[in-house]
Amino acid sequence: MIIKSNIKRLLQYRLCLVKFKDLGFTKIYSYNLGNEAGVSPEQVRKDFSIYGITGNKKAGYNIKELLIVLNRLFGMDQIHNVILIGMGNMGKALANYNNQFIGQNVYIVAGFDMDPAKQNKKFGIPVFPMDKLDELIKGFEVSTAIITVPASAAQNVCNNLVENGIKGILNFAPIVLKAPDNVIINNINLSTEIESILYYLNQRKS
Amino acid sequence: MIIKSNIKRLLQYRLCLVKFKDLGFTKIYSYNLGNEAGVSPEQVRKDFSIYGITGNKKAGYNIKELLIVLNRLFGMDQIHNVILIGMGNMGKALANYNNQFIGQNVYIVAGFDMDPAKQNKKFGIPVFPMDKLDELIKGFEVSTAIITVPASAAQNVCNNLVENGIKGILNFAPIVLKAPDNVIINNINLSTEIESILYYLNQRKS
DNA sequence: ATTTTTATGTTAATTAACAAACAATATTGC
DNA sequence: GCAATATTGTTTGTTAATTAACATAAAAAT
Repeated sequence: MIIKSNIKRLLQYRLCLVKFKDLGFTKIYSYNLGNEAGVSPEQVRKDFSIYGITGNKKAGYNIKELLIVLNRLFGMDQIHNVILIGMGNMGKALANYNNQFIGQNVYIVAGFDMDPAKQNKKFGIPVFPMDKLDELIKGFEVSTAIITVPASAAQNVCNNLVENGIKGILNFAPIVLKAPDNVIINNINLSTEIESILYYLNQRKS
Repeated sequence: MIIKSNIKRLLQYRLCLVKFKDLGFTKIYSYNLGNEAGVSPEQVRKDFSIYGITGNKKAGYNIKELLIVLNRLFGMDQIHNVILIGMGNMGKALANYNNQFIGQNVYIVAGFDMDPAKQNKKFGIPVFPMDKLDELIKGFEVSTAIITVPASAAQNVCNNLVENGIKGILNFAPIVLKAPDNVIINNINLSTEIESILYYLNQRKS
């Protein structure tokens, strides 16, 4: 049974572990990790337990070993090529981040945009017209795409990606995409993220 | 009782309602709204029920009225000024989005960056040095901030914001910020969003 | 006017997530 | 070598969230 929040926490633990490792630590306790990740030590142990990840009684967890296990769990021991559809503000920002923040062993290998004016190499990655999708997905063995086109274009782009074999989508367009069940879609909606904060602040006042 | 996922869904419904309204519809059923927002009609009715939002038996919900109620619930009937800390890739992208996507009646009124080279008006918003935080938060009556600085700087920035009265934070830095309970923090972690997709794809193979 | 239909709204049931408690065991100290 | 301690890992309990079911009522149809 896959628990979505569990996966997110494991990834957060991984980031914390990297940080502790860089600080020179070799082992860590559930208490420290929980504190850094903002959850209870019990939650940390439970999360590891679900994936059969074990530590040592009274000696905590070995950071280096834990990172190897987590990297393997998330397939980070292999390179993943992803593509980016839509070279607007967000698309350009992500293209510039490349290698640095996009993800462990994750590389944006190509961008796509309808606008011929954007089809050049000014953004750190090569940018192609939409009709090259098929060719490049196959050529780079891409299975994941990032959608940063306007809401009005997103569903068409999504359909196009799915037809060409994309199985995972990170969607920044503020609509709920429809796709077959075997396609994984993660949504990031900037406006609802900021608006939900406003809700809580608004409640305070009344 | 505030349910976080409930709030997110209501905001998504709101986006769908705007879309339907723009298409010329005046009323809508829970079935249509659920379909558009990717949830069951029962969930839609339940979500509305929690906030005492009612429709009409056999006649569904009046889109215009519903939007008024939702806008008021989220405080969107007033203007909200927000500030942006960190004018890197993501900061610049958000600054350019301004008015268009940041949120209903939400405006980025100022950006901040340590780097003097970035303290100019090239990004669509005025950019200031960090020591102007206090003055501008008060001047613009800002209660919400967006953090787009590197992870290593994020906690310090957060502390600084909290000291100056910020009550809501949208954090793009890949760390879990520590702040008093009365400060609302929403996290967007780009790398874990993409990495969690890799997890599901990785599982498929084995 | 009466029946049928259809969509809401609420209650009940199920499922999932979280929190806490406790048992097990390795290490340390005496 | 034995007791005390500290930390894991699992079990149990509790809370929250989703799903499903059903009662209600308005509208439409006959």
